[in-house]
Amino acid sequence: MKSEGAFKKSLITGPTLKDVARVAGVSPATVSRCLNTPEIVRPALKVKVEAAIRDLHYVPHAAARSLASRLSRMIGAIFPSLDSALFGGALEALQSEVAGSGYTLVVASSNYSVERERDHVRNLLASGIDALMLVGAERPRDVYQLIDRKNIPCVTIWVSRGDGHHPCIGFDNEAAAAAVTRHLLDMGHCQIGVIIGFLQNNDRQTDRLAGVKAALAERGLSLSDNHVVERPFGVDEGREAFRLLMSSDRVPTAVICGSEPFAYGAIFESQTLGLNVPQDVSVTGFDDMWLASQITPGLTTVRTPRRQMGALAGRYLLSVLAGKETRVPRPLKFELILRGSTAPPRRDMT
Amino acid sequence: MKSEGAFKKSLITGPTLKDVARVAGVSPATVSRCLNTPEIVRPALKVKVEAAIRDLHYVPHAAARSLASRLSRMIGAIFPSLDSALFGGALEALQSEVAGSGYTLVVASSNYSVERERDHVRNLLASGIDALMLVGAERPRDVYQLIDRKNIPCVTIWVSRGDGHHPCIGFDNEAAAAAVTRHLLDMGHCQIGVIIGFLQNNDRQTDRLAGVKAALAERGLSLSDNHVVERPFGVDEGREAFRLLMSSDRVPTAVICGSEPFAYGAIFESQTLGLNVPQDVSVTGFDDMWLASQITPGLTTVRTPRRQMGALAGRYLLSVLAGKETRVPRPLKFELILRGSTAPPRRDMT
DNA sequence: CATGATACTGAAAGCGCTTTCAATAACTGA
DNA sequence: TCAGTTATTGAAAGCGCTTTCAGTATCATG
Repeated sequence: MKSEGAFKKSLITGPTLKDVARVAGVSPATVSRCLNTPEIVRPALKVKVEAAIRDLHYVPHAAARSLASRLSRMIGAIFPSLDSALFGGALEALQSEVAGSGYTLVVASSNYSVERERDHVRNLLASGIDALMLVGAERPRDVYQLIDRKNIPCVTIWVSRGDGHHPCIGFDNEAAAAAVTRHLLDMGHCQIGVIIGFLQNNDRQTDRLAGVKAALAERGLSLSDNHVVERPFGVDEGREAFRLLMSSDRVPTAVICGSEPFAYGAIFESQTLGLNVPQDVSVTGFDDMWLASQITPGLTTVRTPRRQMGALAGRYLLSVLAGKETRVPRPLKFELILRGSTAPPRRDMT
Repeated sequence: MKSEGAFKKSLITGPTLKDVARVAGVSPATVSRCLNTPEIVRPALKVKVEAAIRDLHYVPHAAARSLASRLSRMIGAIFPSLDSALFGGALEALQSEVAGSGYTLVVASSNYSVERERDHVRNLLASGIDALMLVGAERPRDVYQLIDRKNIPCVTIWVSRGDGHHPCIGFDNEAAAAAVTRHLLDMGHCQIGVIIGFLQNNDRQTDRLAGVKAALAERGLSLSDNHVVERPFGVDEGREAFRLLMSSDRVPTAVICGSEPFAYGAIFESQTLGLNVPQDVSVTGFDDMWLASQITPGLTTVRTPRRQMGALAGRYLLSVLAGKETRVPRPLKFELILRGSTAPPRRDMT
């Protein structure tokens, strides 16, 4: 910490790379190399530079680096929502993965709105992100065009069929829903109700509904329109949808929920209605969030690899950014978790 | 699905401000002014420039802007956790507030670890954030020094007493806990157990415990050590802590939880133990998350202004960044929500 | 109509870093 | 020992934008 005049500008901005170079007695280029490719700097110099960096509390100026190197070292991620716990694990995992590697994670939430998502994509691209993560693969073509024009790696999660152009890291929503449905069919249910989120622009929900229909079709069954209730995500919406289903002309003996809050709502509402789960009606969830195992009865549901998707998406993007040949992992496994909320239908109802 | 390291240096950089200037027939300076201070550009020119921007699909280069203007237009936020729903609402609100104003939100999660928080602060500062939001005010002095050295606005949320140097936007945790405690005392409880999160480096939990003790002290009561169980946050931890409390020598007639998952755990565990809430034991939560009103019995708890804290923190920081004289709002209101999980103690236990 | 004030505009100098490119230093084998 | 390599280093040219500064056009006055 010598000559004061040297930092007259630095008093506000902090020391620059040039200052470090002067203190260490080397050229700015060498300092830069110590930061970026330390292996090509002679150890003797490296030590001096590192000492100078420490002494000066030097912190590289990210914007300047970014401008000079054409790399922002930022990765963007847009989630449909941040205030349910649904995507929290994935976000947390993604963030750990990314933070460990000198990249910075920029997060946005689209509130399940295509328009807001598009805005965020635009903003993130403008702020120079080097890579992008999105949830789900189905979205207007122009959003993908924005991304492609920038030519940055982009990965979609939560689905296993991508849009054909961008890699995806997720599980097979259709197969998972089909597995749940088969479980119910195997128990003898044949009147099945479905509570599902809005299908438009949501391939996860769309695929899940398709999975239910496919499994039913395998047994020659089908889903009547009034047994499918489409609602915004939420527990109260689940309650209301459940009430609706239980008052339809052919009362279902089992209710499949495309999202777990619906299932919680259904189970809570069954108590209000004086119905017994699973004796009077079976209920299934989707995701196996923490409440599923705590609630009474325990919720039969599908455990989805939420953290894993976040972690792998991060690892994938970092790997591509590092210039490594990278392949997307095959679809991730889900797991059918059987608990007390499902049972064979009562005799008199079959 | 191309990878092959093509992204390493794909210089399809898009049009620059210079290009826009050429197309519009003006100088680069004018284009820049159209972007930053449009009010000082003659309308005739502005129209030409805007047309050129549209035609070329011009997107300003954030890093270059940032380098030249010394403003990154990024705001950092570090939450203790992202995978519970606790901070989700605040994050969501903060993010909306920030996104609407041309700023970008950079999010990190510290996992309730001081060290991880320090690392993130360092990283965020290095990436040039213009402002910072933190949860809680209590942290090692050196972390604040890092921030102050950069001289950027920094706000803490979730608490009402700051560290004295940085503004805080939150509610009075101590008063809230005291309110809960008084509610129980008023009902006649005098053996009270507490399940609380780790106190070290967590002023929210510390204040809440202090609030309980203060309210007890008002009535000349005190909390015996074995009636305070300190655990990591979580439902299962709540179950275990509850079991412990209910097997202590003087069984509490009411259990105050410093975090809502503890309370859920307590209520679930009471069912396992064959205890009746609230007849055998009252339970209170803290936060009023969605499950509090759905569970049976409904959870008596404190409703905390979570989204509001996020929104106000965002608004505050933006306002300071805009150079406006800004005052921090006074402590926010919490609300005691009475539901079925609390009742007077049974006669034979008083 | 001259005059100073006012409103815009463009030229040019960086912002702090990376990255050629040429130069030097340090080796190698003959 | 010397040419031929190879490993390091420093000088200098930007990266794309903002911003000062000086200049020109416009305008309201006397």
